[in-house]
Amino acid sequence: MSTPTTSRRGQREAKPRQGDRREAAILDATRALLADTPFSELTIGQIAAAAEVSRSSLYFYFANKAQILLVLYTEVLEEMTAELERWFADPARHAEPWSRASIEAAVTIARRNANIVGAALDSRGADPEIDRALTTHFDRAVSRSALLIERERAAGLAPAGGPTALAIARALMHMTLNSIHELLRCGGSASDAAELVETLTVLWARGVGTDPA
Amino acid sequence: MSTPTTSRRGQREAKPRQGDRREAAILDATRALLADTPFSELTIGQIAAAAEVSRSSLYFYFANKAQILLVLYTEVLEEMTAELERWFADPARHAEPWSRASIEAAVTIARRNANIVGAALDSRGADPEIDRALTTHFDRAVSRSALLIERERAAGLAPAGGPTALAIARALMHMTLNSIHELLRCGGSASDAAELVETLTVLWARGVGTDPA
DNA sequence: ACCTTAATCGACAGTGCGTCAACTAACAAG
DNA sequence: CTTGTTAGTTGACGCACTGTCGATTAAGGT
Repeated sequence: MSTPTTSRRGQREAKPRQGDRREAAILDATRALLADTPFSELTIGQIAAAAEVSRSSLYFYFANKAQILLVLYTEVLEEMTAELERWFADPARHAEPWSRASIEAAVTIARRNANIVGAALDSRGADPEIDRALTTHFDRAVSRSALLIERERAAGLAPAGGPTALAIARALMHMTLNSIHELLRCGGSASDAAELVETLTVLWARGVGTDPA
Repeated sequence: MSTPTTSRRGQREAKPRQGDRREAAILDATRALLADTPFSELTIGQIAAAAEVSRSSLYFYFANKAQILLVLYTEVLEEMTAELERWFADPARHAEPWSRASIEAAVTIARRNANIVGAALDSRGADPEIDRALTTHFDRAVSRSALLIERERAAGLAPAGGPTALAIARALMHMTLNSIHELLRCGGSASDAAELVETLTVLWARGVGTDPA
């Protein structure tokens, strides 16, 4: 059966034990390897070797390769979410142009963790767990945006007809996520990133209807 | 080494030989299996069994699993491209709303081949060949759209400032492709599809600037 | 009848995965 | 300090799947 049983990692919870060192070493080793090998071509054996543990030991900490990436990716996702929440919580920063600040934050964080984010996005189709993590955060971002759109509509700043705020937010978020994904895959330079932020900002504003240029 | 050598399929070209039957059988078997098993969980052995050939024989026709999907997916992509080219070649159909007809065609064809398209999109990260095929067609669609956008701008129907027509087309195409991808993954109903078409149509028009609502 | 090329298959070796049972290290309680 | 418990470690094992090779048979033309 290819169903991986849960690793014993679940049990290890409370105290900061010796094994935490190892866990961190495995994570670090993976990060390092990811710098010059695509995640899909990485084997458990390689990671274990790089972290200087036996392959079996690695299974003590992680049930499989995907779980490692999941932890790595979750960190990034949380950083991103924190940034967006901060932005969302501060009305003063909601000024025009519509959402440049948050888009810029997402692009910056994604670029800083390009290998991990790229790997996660690539594994999305192959690994349900990664996909669930991504979907969860994606959906949260969508609802947040939908809320803002509705606020704009209520204030008469955006037209209320047509598709629902949620549908618009969802589609525009797809645009955002996958434009970033492409940027990462092409090793996007800083200027490419800047151009993308500009484009996305304009398209969000137009899509929401705030910018009837 | 895991580098698959090219299958002997390359050699077989001109005449309609006996083996074409088998090739078709393999393709059909894959299509059938795809109806209730995700492609990633499908093995060469299963496909061979379903097509009633030995595993080794299958390798006579296809170098690996990905090549099978590639053929299947290429058919769909070509159907889609043909439809878009037809639309693009006929100026009479370029009427408002901006691109509903072409979006609708894409959604319809994707839905009709949901299993294949879904599988291909999911494999994108894992398989460079699939990715190249997709990217090629994606890029073509982007240039086509950019051309139309420039036409609108030249006619004064769309604002010329801001991001380039290409950048806009690219971002909106990401939105379109991945919204469709999500629709397929959730087994999107006909009404979901209709709502999506509506949303995308509006967002293309707003994004291009044709609809300054 | 013959020869070339298409097609088929069984057997093989390789790779990576996840599991297991046995072993050692840490460390608390008596 | 010895004894028991839990954390951590490992090599060896079996499994599933992959891709290749060489031998063998079927087609189809001349």
